[in-house]
Amino acid sequence: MQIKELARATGVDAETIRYYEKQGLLPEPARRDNGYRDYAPEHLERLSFIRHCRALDMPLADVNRLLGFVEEPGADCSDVDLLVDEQLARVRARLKSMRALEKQLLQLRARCSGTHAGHCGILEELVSAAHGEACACHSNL
Amino acid sequence: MQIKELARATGVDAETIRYYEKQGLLPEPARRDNGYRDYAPEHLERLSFIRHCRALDMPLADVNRLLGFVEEPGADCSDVDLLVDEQLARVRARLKSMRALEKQLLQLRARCSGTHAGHCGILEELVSAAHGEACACHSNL
DNA sequence: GGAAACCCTGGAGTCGCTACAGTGTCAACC
DNA sequence: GGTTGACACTGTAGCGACTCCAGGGTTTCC
Repeated sequence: MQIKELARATGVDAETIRYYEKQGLLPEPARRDNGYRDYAPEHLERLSFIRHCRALDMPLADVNRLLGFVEEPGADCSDVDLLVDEQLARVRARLKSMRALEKQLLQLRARCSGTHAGHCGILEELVSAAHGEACACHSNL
Repeated sequence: MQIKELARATGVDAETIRYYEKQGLLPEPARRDNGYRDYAPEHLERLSFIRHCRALDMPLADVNRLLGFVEEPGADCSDVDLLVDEQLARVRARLKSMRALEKQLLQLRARCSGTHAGHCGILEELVSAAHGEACACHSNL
């Protein structure tokens, strides 16, 4: 299987596949006489696993650790739980701040009068923050 | 005002302040005889503005454009609205995918039996994704 | 006079790709 | 045999927004 075929099969860019190899996430495949990479079904499976974890926004370092557990089925997998929990915590923390962010932006946008008659409510709001005055954003952070 | 004082006053790391200067967001301050940066109140104000925008997760390029509008109060500020709207759209798109992510991680974690008796539900779920089987994650993406 | 705490510059590292530049290979068509 | 086009390879640089470090100078306090 050439790199382009693996790329098509998984939806992963060929450059990204080479990148994963360089990072030690994908084992080096066999090479043909012309030096082209020749992938086996195991590579497809492993790459799918990696992409699945990446779809869950896990850092590559964590994916690598998970791959270690996959290789060693007998090992204690309480670390796997921990890893997933940590990822969940990261996602939730980010969610929380994103929700606050959305609220702030909405309030900021509401400051725009729509007329732009000589002043801009949004800019005024942003500048007032620089003066340390109470503003919609800081009151919510 | 030395850089450390400005850092303390704004809660911004001194290295970050120098970085903003290098990026053209903060004007170069005066220098003392010993070469130390000497900040004026305008720097404090401008830096607060930058941080406020950054707290709204705006890219530095957008912050720079906003600073341009602040400098030029008479200018048409419909671009400011647009900029805020774009930021809001970015935040909302990200929120949506983060919510899906949280759901997937919760489902994944629920696969753990807690006993770890010879198998790991989480790993099985992740590996099954590599086989293209139906999984909690892909069914929701 | 010596140590701690600050300042400077320039460059490298982070993360997960992405995009080259420059070169080689292969299959198909004329 | 020549040419085109699509693919492959390596190595390096770029993104954004910092963060950290090395290697030096300065100030302040005891």
